[in-house]
Amino acid sequence: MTLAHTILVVLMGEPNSGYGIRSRFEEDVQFFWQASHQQIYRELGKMENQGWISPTVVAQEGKPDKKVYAITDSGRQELLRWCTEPTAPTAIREDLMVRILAGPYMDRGMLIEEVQDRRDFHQQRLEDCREREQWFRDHSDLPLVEKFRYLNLQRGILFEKSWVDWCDRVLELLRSPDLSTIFEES
Amino acid sequence: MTLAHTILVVLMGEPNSGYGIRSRFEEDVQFFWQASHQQIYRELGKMENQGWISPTVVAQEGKPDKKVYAITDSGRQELLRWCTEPTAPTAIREDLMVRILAGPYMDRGMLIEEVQDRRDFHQQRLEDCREREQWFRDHSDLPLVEKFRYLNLQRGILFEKSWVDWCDRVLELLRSPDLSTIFEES
DNA sequence: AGAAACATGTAACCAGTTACATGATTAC
DNA sequence: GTAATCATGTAACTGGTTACATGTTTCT
Repeated sequence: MTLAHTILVVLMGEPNSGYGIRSRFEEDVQFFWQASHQQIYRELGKMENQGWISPTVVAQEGKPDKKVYAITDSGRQELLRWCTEPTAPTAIREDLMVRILAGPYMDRGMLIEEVQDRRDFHQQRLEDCREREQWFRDHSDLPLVEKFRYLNLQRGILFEKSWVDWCDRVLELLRSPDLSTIFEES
Repeated sequence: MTLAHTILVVLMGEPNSGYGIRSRFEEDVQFFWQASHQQIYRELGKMENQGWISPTVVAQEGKPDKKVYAITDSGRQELLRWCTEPTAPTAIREDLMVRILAGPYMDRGMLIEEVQDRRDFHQQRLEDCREREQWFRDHSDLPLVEKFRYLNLQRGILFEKSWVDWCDRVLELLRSPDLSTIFEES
């Protein structure tokens, strides 16, 4: 039930609407958790039933009404409880790796193109991360909350970097006849 | 439907039973795809209905009968078709990262312990990977199928390494007062 | 005597995805 | 006018997890 707890963490900062929470997910949560608005609204309903959050309908000018949720004491308690539980590493399920396993039976050129596309994708994300990193570095003496966000960004950077590195290595191999350079040192 | 296609790739090598496929998943597929036996048996049923695989019941001495599945022409065609589709990066959903975001509101010592445990876990996996890497290096001139497996192992190594690196960095920060060393160079 | 490996399945549940559905305001 | 942003929801489907269920052989 980590989606619920991710939402609780967001609401620890300040009360927010489903739409607002969604936006926060797109900002800094994006690297390690994502959820569609449908999922968030459904989860918010469940969490309200549990008593972890309580809604207030806020009328707005020029905008539709919004339902702003605030974390309750019960919600805070639940988050605390969840934080004492050990986390388990998430199982990886990666299509591209299955594609690699299928490599011996497939067209080499097609595979190279696929890996190249992925390399570009992760390179782009890496650059985006680095830009955000610069923002953090420009604002020293940030509040604690921001420092922890920075740690997440660091995870994102290392993650994207490891993808780019792997793609580069694989591309070199795939382009060599019979993958002959496979055991050369990196 | 990548589970089905992962199974198809396994069956490209040789016909296999549900149990055998499960074992293959535990060996080299484990780094990027995993499935319980329940899931595999269910999927095999669906795939048989689709005509991608065909079963033969094999009686064995001292062991229960097994249902050995072989890939059909239709299955081979489907795998080929799937391989022309572009892959999309898998969304990351990582509990530990949510825990980090909750960091500002939680006990520091608890968080350090959690990260330390994860560091140990990934370090262990990294060492396992490196052992298997050595096996590949000791057997040069491997068949193509093995060379592609090696590429997957490389992904696993870079993946685990990036986890260990990140944990190390985070631990150093968490142990410094107010995360003061946060912007020091890595 | 008990655990591990071999072997296959059903049923219920939970979480994530996709499609459908509506409607105002603001910026280009 | 058209897209983007703000704002909230329902319904059906798919895929993954957990629990239940059975039975043999081999190794310690």
